[in-house]
Amino acid sequence: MKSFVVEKKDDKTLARAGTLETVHGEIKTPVFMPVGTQATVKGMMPKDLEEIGSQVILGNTYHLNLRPTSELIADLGGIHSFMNWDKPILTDSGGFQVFSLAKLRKLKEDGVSFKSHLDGREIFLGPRESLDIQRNLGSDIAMVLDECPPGECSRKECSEAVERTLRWAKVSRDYWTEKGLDETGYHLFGIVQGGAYDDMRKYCADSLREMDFTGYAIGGVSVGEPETELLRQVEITAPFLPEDKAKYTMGVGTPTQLLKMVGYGVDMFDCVMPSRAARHATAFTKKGKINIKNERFKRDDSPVEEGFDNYTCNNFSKAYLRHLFASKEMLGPMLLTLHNLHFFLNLMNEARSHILAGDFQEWSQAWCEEYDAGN
RNA sequence: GGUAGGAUAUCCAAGUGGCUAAAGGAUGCUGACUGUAAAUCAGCCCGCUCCGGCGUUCGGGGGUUCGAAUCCCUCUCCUACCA
Repeated sequence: MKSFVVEKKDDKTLARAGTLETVHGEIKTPVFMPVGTQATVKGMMPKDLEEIGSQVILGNTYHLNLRPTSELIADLGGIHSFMNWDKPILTDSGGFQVFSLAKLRKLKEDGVSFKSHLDGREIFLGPRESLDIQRNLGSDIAMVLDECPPGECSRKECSEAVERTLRWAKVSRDYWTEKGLDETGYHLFGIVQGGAYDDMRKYCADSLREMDFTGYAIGGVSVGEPETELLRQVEITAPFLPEDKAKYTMGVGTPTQLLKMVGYGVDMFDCVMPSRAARHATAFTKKGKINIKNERFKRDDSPVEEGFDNYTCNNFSKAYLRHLFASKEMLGPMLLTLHNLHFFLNLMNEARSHILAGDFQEWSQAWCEEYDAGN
């Protein structure tokens, strides 16, 4: 049984429409996955996530193991029932925290030791530990522990990160089999590192392919490099990955970046941008992003996006949202998170429709032009 | 009528001779946010500005001093207590 099926390939670009099968249901790609680090997509109720069309959400190994711990979640029946989300969940391995919590961790041969950002206690996370945690959680798609180096790292540093990532990938892959998890429907994705060094990206991708993962991620992007470089790295890396497996760019991006990456053949994306930006009063629209707190919206009785079918746009004006943010009312971030996530989810749905209809390239170019014109 | 305290920028509020266009908040305006240590962070917020500065401020008026938001006199208004 194939876990990932490419339904249609675009003629003019590398875009594809596909289906990824998981234990908790199918995921239609291209797909945007809202980030729910601590077993909650901040400000969103699961029923709202469903209503706006979320097919799969993220959780995080590092955070959930610190609190409430993966053992507790396992005892309570797993993350799906714990957080009342019965669709697929992808968990990150803690690899990104190697980058984002660089000041609090020590890299070792067989893993990373973190000084907990909550209470300072030492926590060791190796590839096996990370997988144990992700299995305790009951994640549908587990990610291998990787080392995500910063954007401006030297060739030597980058090479070390790639080698370590590959060692850990091998340990993870073997452990997966050892645990009897092949052919269970649960996924284990490998992660390509290599920074700005194309040959290392290729070497890393080739090595991972030999290990035979059920999906492949492009990691180590949006870690300080300029946007053009980010896109270039994804563009050159995606073709190194097997065509019959899901391709996932981790942690990006903006609406236009998403469309470009779909054109490079990437199927899956996650990013905190729509949810975080929403909490900080930024709303995404077809004509670019806007700051809902701007004075120009004071008397604006139109919705964030005219004709957009979601609870926020169907019922509330920009003037009201502006008031909520000005008053620091929690409903503001909630309503805007719902809209922004819907915007990103909908964008990927539209991309899928246009791939299936055969006019993806024309449509996505026009879409980006309209969006960029407003920024 | 008496006594005491007070009046600082849009608001609250520090400052009691030069380092003060004046701390700190708040409000207001603007910007950032990319596998979430982020409901966070940054800038501007007296006027003008070619952003390097220039000009006018600390209830009103007068004075002391090289120099005053800061000291003295006086007036106005607030607050508390006493008659």
